[in-house]
Amino acid sequence: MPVDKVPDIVVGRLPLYLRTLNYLLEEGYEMVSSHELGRRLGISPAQIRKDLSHFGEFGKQGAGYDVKYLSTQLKHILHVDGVWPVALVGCGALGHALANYNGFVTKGFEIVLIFDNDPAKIGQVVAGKVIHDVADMPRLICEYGIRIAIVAVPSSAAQATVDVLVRCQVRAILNYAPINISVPPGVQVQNIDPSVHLQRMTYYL
Amino acid sequence: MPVDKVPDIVVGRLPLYLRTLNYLLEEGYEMVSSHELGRRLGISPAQIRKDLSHFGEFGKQGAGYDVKYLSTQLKHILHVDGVWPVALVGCGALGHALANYNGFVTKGFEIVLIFDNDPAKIGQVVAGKVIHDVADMPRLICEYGIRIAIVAVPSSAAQATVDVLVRCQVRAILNYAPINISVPPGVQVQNIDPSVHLQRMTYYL
DNA sequence: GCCTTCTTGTGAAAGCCATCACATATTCTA
DNA sequence: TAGAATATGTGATGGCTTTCACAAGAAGGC
Repeated sequence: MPVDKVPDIVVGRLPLYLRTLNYLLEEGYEMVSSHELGRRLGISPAQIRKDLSHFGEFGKQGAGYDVKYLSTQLKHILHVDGVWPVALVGCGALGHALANYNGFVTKGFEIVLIFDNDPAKIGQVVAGKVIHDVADMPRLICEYGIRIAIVAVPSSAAQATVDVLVRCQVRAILNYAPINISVPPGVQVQNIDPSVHLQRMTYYL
Repeated sequence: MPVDKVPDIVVGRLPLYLRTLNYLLEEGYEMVSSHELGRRLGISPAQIRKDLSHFGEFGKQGAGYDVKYLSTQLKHILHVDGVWPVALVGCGALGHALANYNGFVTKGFEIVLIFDNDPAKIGQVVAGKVIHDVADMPRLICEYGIRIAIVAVPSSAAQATVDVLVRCQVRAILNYAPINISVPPGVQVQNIDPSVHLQRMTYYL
């Protein structure tokens, strides 16, 4: 039954399934069971089957899932069967690392625009891309039809940056600034703050 | 009632509360209501009150929470009222950015050891710290009494790196490698993979 | 001092999510 | 070919999480 309303928490696990399937593919697996997939992910087999059942019937009884086929299907479901052009805002140390990260393309993303507000950086080339002035964001993001942006600016500039992005029709934002940003309904946000992740673990130490 | 078994999902929100409280402090707030805190975080006031009630009664009826006091209490609960020494393994572009990130100390962490396996990098100084040979990890991590590590090595090296860390008594690992690592019970892991975060959003585009 | 307004902490209810368990189908072995 | 083993998809169950709603306490105005 393909199209009920799928819980966010289920959608959040699909990229993990996809990532593991691609590793299995590299290792030469042709079929994989929910049991094996779950073992690798630390997730119960039942949960994996239930999650996938939201989108259709991908497995074969007695055999499991065709790795290549399920990978393809998940890419389609997640809308990463093509390559999304992505804008990167903020080209400090972290921005540099992200610009040079070569893991994006195979996952369905490519950084095609880089912005910074530092006059000393504007015009420089990073990872084969020119750093543009943030003042040109509205024009360029519109021209390129960008819908996804990565924010790697200081906390103090994050909300203003996001506001501009949202006005430019960006609908998905990966936020590296350690601050809560607010966006209108319909705009997706994911936050990455290493301190938050670390503090979540120290509770148990 | 301070000491029931607190759900993981509640623990995971505490760092977000703490982060926002510290911003409120900078803005000069002395008191804050669960309503205002929730508004900033996109979380319901009831949930914040319920979460905090797992650990005690921190608020005052009619007034709200003393920002400074609640911040202090949350730091204590999360065990970040001191500064944890942290080891960073892998000093590529991402490792460099993390080593130079100045946001850790105020959150309760300090990178005191950096490792890499590249002979060309070993001995170099990054952010005031010498890069050590990964071969010296067991000795140095033991000497420094490290319990927390950040893994920023290639996927192919991640599991082996983690295995060594676990043997060295590291009990919390922030993993930037885009792969699922397995650890024994009692070892905390948090994963950061930008592609996974992005794919989680593209579903909705 | 009194009344209004505000806010917390919490039991109860509602809603969401993970697990269980099994009918069904396929594969493997001999 | 038959029987054992394997594995999916799913209704039912149980547990966990969030929200609701309110008693009780505190602050502010006059």
